[in-house]
Amino acid sequence: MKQSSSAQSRSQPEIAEVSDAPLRQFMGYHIKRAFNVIQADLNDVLKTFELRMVSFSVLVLIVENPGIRQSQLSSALAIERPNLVVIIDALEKRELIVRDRLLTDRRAYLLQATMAGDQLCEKALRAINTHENKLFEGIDAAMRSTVVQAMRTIEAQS
Amino acid sequence: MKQSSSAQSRSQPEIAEVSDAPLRQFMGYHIKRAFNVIQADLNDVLKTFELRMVSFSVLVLIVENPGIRQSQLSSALAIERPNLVVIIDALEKRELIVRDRLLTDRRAYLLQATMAGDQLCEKALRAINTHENKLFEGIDAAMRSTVVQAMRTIEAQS
DNA sequence: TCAATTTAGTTATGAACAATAACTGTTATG
DNA sequence: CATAACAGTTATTGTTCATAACTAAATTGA
Repeated sequence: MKQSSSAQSRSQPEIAEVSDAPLRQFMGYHIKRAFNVIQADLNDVLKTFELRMVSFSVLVLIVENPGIRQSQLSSALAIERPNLVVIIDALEKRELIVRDRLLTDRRAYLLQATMAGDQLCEKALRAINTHENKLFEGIDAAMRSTVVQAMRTIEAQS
Repeated sequence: MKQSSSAQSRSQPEIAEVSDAPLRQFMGYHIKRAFNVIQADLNDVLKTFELRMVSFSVLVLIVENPGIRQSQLSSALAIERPNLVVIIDALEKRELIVRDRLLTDRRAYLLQATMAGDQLCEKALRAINTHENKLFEGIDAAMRSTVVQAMRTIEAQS
């Protein structure tokens, strides 16, 4: 009783295998662990293009949505505006994108990819596709679509 | 052709709805967005217990694995040892866990939860369970088990 | 036996990332 | 026209994550 703060001082059994069973009951835990693996793989691929997850996402959205505003980008990707500025700056400095003044609202910029940005985006998309296919090769099409459906359901809960 | 860096300077069409279609092809993107929602919900629940995701995970593993070492914890949860120290310090200061010297190896500590730690862990586990059930109520049991199976497959790829 | 190496935990520190307040310039409102 | 709202920026802070270097203890092996 008294020695509860140093229980098992006689036997002191060591843990051979660490159990995370109580966390495994949570789908969120499984998702987090899987996402860690995905993210590591993704960052590895993107390093080739000198991009990180966020800057890649930003580039893709600019390529896909020519003329998008920074404020639209920040809300679409849930990046705070101030933090987006430095990302945009870096992409602009690398001449992957340009800021064009919007003539009808001189506060805003329209973002567009340059030809180089377009090409880099294309290459990165293909490379990621290849890596995702490898990473997910043990998961058949039916499962993948179930996973996507579940993720969309969760995402819609916010 | 020539004006590609300031294309559409006449019309400047605005983007009404931002499309993230090219990212939606990646399962990783769906998983990330879903996980953001899960994490926000989780942190909200854990705030009640003055815990964050990592400190909660650490507490659970100590409760489940009495006598676990810090090095085992850090590798189980992929937390760098130096960063784990401050987490352990905080839990110890709150008297949720104790550090006991391992008699046969005086370098190591055996970590154990106190009664208060045990109880807090129990409460937190129940609260999270409740919230997860709510968050995932649109996902039936079959889908959930498919998701978990897919996540484990991905996790195993590392 | 004992010097060299390894291990567990710690300290200090810096880099990367995220969040907030406050500013400039511009547009919208009443 | 004065006031408020908005887009983007700057400055700054806090949080999170990673690395190097340290202390103390245990292990290795000549």
